[in-house]
Amino acid sequence: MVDGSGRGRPRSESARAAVLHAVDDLLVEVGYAALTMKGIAERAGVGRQTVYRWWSNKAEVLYEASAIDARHELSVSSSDDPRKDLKAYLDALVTFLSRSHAGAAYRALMGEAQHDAAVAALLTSRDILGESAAEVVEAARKSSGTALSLEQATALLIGPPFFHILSGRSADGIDTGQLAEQFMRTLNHPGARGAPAPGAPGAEGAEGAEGVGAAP
Amino acid sequence: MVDGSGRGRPRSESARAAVLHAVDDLLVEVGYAALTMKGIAERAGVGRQTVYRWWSNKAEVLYEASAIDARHELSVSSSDDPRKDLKAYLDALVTFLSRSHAGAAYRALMGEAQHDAAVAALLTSRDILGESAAEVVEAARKSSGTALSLEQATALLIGPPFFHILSGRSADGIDTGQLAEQFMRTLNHPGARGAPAPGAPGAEGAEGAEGVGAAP
Amino acid sequence: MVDGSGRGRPRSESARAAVLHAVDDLLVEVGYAALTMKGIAERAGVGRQTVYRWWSNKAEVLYEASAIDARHELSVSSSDDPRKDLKAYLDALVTFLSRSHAGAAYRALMGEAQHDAAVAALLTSRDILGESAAEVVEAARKSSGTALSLEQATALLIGPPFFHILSGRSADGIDTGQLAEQFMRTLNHPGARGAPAPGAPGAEGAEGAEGVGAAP
Amino acid sequence: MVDGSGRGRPRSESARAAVLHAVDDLLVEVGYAALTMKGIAERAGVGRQTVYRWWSNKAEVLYEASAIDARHELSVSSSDDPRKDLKAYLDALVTFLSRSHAGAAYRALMGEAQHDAAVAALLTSRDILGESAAEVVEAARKSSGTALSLEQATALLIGPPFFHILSGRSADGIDTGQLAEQFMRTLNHPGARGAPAPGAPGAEGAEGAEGVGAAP
DNA sequence: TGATAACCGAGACGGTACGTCAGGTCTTCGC
DNA sequence: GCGAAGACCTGACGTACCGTCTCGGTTATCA
Repeated sequence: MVDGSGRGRPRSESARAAVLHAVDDLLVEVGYAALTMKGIAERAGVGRQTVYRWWSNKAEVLYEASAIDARHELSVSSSDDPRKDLKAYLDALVTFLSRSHAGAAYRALMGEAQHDAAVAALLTSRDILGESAAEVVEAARKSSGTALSLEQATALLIGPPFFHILSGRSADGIDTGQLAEQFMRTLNHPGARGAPAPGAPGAEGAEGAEGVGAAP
Repeated sequence: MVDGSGRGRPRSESARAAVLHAVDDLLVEVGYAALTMKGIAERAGVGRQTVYRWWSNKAEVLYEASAIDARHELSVSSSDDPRKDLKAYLDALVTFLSRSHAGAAYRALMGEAQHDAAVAALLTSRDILGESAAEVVEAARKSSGTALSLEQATALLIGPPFFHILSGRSADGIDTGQLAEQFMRTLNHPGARGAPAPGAPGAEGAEGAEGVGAAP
Repeated sequence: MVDGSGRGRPRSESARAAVLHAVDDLLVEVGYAALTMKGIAERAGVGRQTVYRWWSNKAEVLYEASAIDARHELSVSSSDDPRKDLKAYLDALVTFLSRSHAGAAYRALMGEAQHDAAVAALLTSRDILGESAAEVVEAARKSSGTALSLEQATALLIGPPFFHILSGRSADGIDTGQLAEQFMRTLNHPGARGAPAPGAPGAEGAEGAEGVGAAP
Repeated sequence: MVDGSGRGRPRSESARAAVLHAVDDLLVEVGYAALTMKGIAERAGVGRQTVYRWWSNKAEVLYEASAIDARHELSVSSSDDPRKDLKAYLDALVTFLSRSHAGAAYRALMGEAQHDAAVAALLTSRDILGESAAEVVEAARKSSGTALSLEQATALLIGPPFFHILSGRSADGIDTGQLAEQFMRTLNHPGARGAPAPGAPGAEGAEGAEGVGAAP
C-alpha cells in the first residue's frame, strides 16, 4: 500500500533499523556537527545510496530516530490534579531537554532549524514539545477558565525551562513545582490584553541600525 | 601597547572591518549554513589565513560582528515605571529575535551552541540576553521585593517569547504588555519553594528508555 | 577481474586518460615546478580526489604519462652491426634527453629523485634508460667478449651524453658515432680490475670536512 | 667598500653565517624538498626579509653554503703521474657525489636545474664539476696529445660515475682505477670524427611521436 | 518459470570547504 | 638603513563529505 505497485524488491526493514540505530549511536559518540551521511551509512553497514533513498539529510534521519522516544519520554499520565500533572510534565520536560539522548537530538534539530528552513519545516510538521504539553495545558485551561489561548499558555509553561536550558544554564536551578504553581496563578489572572501591534515597537527600534558590527 | 611587544607589522584594522562586514552581508545573503570561512575571506578580499589568525571558526566571526549591535538593539532606557520598561524591553526582544539581522545571527549561534561546545562557551562568556535583561529585571525585583532569584526571574521574563519564536511560531501572537503584567504579578506571588531535586523526576522517567528510536 | 572483487563502480578510463593528457600538456606549458595536483585535476576536468586516488603525487602521474613514450622513443631495431646499433641508440638517447617531451619529464623526475626517496624508488622500479640500453649493450658485450659487467658497460655508454646534457651543455657537441666507436674499443680493452674499495678513498678525503659552508 | 655609500647599518656577518649554517643543517635533517625559506630563517633566528634580501631562493642559499666545500672536496693535488691523479680525482668525485653533504646539495641543485631555469643558470655560472676536473683532464690531454676537446674529455671522464650514482646505483660498483685507465686509453684512440649532425637522428626519431602517454 | 523491477552493498565520480603551510611583500620597532 | 618580528594576500596542499552515478547481485511480484 505504500508502494504504488508492489513490484520489485521491498524495502529492507533491517537496513532501516540499522540506520536509525547508527544515527543514535553516532549522535552520542561524535555529536551532531560531526554526524555525516557517509558516517551513518558506514556505521550502519549500509550503502550510501540506501540512506539517501529514504532520508534526504541527516536531520531527517535523526528526527525519525528520536521522535518516537521523545514523545514517549514526554508523555505523562493525567490525574485529577492539574497542578500535579503540570509538575510531572515539567519534570519530564526538564529531564528530556537536559539529560535524554532524544532531547539532545531535539536540541540539535531545534538549533539547526534556526538557520535551515528544511529542518524548520520538519520540526513544525510535528511540534513535539507543543503536542506533548497540549493535554496537560488544556486541562489546566479548562479548570481555570482562563482567557489565554492554548498557544499563549503553552509558551508560558514551556518557555522558562526551555530558555533556561538552551541558554546553557544548569537544569538544577529549576524548581518545577514552583513553576507549575506560577503557571496556574497566571492562567487565573492573565492580565489585560495589550496593544496588538508588536510589529511597531514603541521604543528603541532594533531595526533602525541595520548594520551588523564593524561600526567605524 | 595593545600588542605585547609592539614588534612586527601591526594588525590591519581595515582587514578586520572588511571581515566583519563580509560576514554580516553573507549571513543575510546565503544564510548561516552556507556561511564558510573561505567565503568570508573571499568576500572580504582578505587572505584565508588572516581570518583564521584572529577567529577560529565562523561562529566567532559572526559573534563579534553581531554582539555590539545586539547589545545596542536590546538596550532600553529605564524610567520610573518598571512595568513600562518591561514592556519596552520585551518589544525590543521580540523585534530582535524575529526581525533583526543581529537577532538572526544570535538565533543561529544559539542553535549551533546546542551541538558545539566551543560555540556554547562563546555564548556563555557573554550572556547577551541575560545581561540585556538584567537591569530591567533587577529593577522589577527591587520594586516587588520578590523571593525569586535574578536567574529565575530572567527565565520567567525571556522564556515565553523566546520559546515562541524559536519554535517557529509567528511573533505577531505575542502580547508583550500582557507578558509584562503577568511577569510583575508572578514576582509578587512566586509561590512556595518546591523540592530541590529535579534529578529524580516524580513520574515517567525519560532516562529509562535510553535507546533513541529504532526499537526492534 | 582487474579489480579484486568487481564490486562498486569501476574506474573511469576516460578520467584516467584525461589526467595523463593534462599532465603532459601542463608539463610543456608551465614546466615541472609549476605543475600541481590541483592544476592537473582542473585541467583534466576531474575531481582532485580522483587524481589522488590513483596517483600519490605529481611524479607518479608524470611517470605514467611519459614512461610508455619514453620506452618507445628509446627503442631501436637491432641489426647485424653492433656499432651501427650503438650509434642509433645514442642518437635516440641524445634526442630523447635534449628534445623530447618525454625526455623532459624524465629529466625532471631524475632530478626530483635526487632529493625525494619516493621518486627515486619510482624510477628505480623501472630503470628506463638502463633497460632501453640493455639489448644493444648486451649485443656489444657478446660480440666483444668483454670482461665488463652489464652495469659497468651501461654506465660507460650512457654516462658521457647523460652528463653532457644534464649539466646544461649543448647537445650539438655530442658526436655519437665517435662515442660508439670509443665504447666498442673500451669493451675490447677494459683495463685491469682495480682495488675494489671505493669506500676508503686514497687521497683527499671528502668526508673529512663535514661542515657545508659557513666556516667561522 | 662593498657598500656604495657606507651609510646605514652594515650587513650582519653573523646573520649571514647563521643562515648558511641553518641551511646546511636543515638539508641533512629534513632534505631538500622540505627545505623552505621560512624554515631557514626561523632555524637561523633571523628575519625572513633578511634571507630574501641576500638570496632570492633556497637554491641560492644552498649553493653558497655548499660551493666552497664542494670545491675543496673535489680538489686534488697533482703529481707527475696523470693516471694516478685521474684515479684520485675519480675517488674524490665518487665520494663527493655519493657520501658528502656538499655532494647531496649538489645533486639536489643539479636536479632542480632540470626544471628551473634560474637554478640552471646558477649552476652554469660556476660549473663546479667541470672546473674541478679541468686541471687533471687538461694534464691528461696534454700528455696524450689527444684530438678530443676539453668538453668531450670531461664528459668522458665524469659521465660514467655521474650516471651511475644519479641513477640510483650503488657507488660500490665503481672501479675508479679501471675507469681512469679506460679514459687514458680513449684519449689516445678517440676514433674518427663522425657526422656532425645529431639534430637529425638516423633511425627511430624520438621527436616523431610527440604525445606523451595516454595512447589508446 | 522466467522476465521485470526495485531494492541492496560498494565504491568511483566531479565538486567544494576544510585548516595548514609556504611564498613573497609590507610595515612596524629598535639598534 | 639593517635586522627582528610578524601581519598581509595568494595559492597549493591533502583530506573529508557532498550528492550522484554505475557496477554486480538479491529479492520480490507478475505474466
